[in-house]
Amino acid sequence: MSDQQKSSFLEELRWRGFLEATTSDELDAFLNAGKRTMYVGFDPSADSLHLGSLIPVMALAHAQRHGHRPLVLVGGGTGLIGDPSGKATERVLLTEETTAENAVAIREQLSRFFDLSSDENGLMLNNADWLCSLNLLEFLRDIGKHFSVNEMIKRDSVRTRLEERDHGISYTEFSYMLLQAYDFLHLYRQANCTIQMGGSDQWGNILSGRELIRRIDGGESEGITFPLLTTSTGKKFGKTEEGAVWLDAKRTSPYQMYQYWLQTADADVVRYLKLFTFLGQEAIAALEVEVAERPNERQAQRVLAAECTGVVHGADAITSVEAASRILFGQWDAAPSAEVVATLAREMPSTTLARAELEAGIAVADALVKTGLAESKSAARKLVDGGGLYLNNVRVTAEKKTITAADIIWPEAMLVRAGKKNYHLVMVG
RNA sequence: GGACAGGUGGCCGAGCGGCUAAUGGCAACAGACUGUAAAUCUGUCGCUCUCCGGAGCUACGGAGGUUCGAAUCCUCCCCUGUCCA
Repeated sequence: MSDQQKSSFLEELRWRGFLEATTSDELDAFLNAGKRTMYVGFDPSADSLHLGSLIPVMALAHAQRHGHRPLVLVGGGTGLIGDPSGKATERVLLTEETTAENAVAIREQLSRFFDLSSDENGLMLNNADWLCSLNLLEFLRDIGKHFSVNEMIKRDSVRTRLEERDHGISYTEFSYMLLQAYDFLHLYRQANCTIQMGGSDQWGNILSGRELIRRIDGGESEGITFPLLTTSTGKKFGKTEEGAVWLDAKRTSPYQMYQYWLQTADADVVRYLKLFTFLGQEAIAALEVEVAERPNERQAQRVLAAECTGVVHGADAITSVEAASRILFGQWDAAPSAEVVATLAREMPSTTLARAELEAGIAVADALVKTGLAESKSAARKLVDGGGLYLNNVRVTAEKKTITAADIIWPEAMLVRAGKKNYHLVMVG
């Protein structure tokens, strides 16, 4: 901790691996010269952020810890348009009400990472507030004048859509970059915001805004981009096969999030510790040694999982989530207490079946479909065929097995497992 | 508005009258090995039923048509891209 306080904000971002590109060599001096306001745009297309947004969130958190002011820009206006960057196809347009509601939820989540309670420390704005009332003709005269279509169509984000894809790009999405540039100008004027940060796909948009500020107001501004994070196996970080890992407990339970982190590959875990925890350099270096010398202990993964789950869901969540993980992956407990089962029920996916139904007996294939562990009965059969189904931790070998009340060996519950780690609790209701 | 090229399973991409539920690759799922890791190897990979040998149904942008038989041929429509005006 001590060394990070001394180092500059930029220096900290550097060693943690946040930096993909920066606009100028004087950026460090610019940052050290005083309290700066810096913004990141967030897409309000859902009422929750997911792990894919975690890098910019952490970057803003670090900024605040270094005395700068984070500005969260909710793209309530631009969300109505859709950013073509990194999108292969035209996006579905959102409504204004939805984005406003989502913004409220997102604010709540972000305030677990940094202080948004006073505008002095950190603030959140919604670009719907100025974009929605824009006058088209004025905008074209005042802002559009400064953009060259010749340059715009050279942008990677536009060009891929123009050339490679068989989708094309609508005029609406083509306009997106003007709006984002205008946002930066607006924030520069309204909030004295001089730095924009974002994913590496935002580089062009950031430069456009910077250029606009220079041309119209003669102002100085800077930009920072973050690397696009992929796992060592080339997958997008923060995604499981079921979809994104959300910060909202209703979408992704704390247990599921904890498991996601815990299953981080050795090759990724140190990188993630730097990016996603506030642990200092020495602490991370020590864990790095652990990974190298005792990889099977997965100490680094445990710390990563606890830290990250803790920030999002609170310290209390760690305790129950670790307890749940021990029950499922540690020593098998044939007769856990009702409290333990209750803990599990809160954390992991579960399905409730009527007692009468169980007493009558349910074919495993039907049960698997009901729990969502299998998409169809044939998929369920194949799962059992391949030896991938476990009932109460015992492999089910009979494809025709019927689940009955006799299988309820836990208090009012039984444990179904597909594969190694895909657990599902069946409750008796 | 015109000319041309396309639209195939989660994705890419073959097929161009029957032998095609549709080659191949990727992704995915399960098993083995392990450390709830990676890599590797094996199996599966439309749906439903099965005495596990198979059987039935639904599918190649949409709607019709030709044919004993169509993803494959014809007509119209929809969508995408390229070029021209």
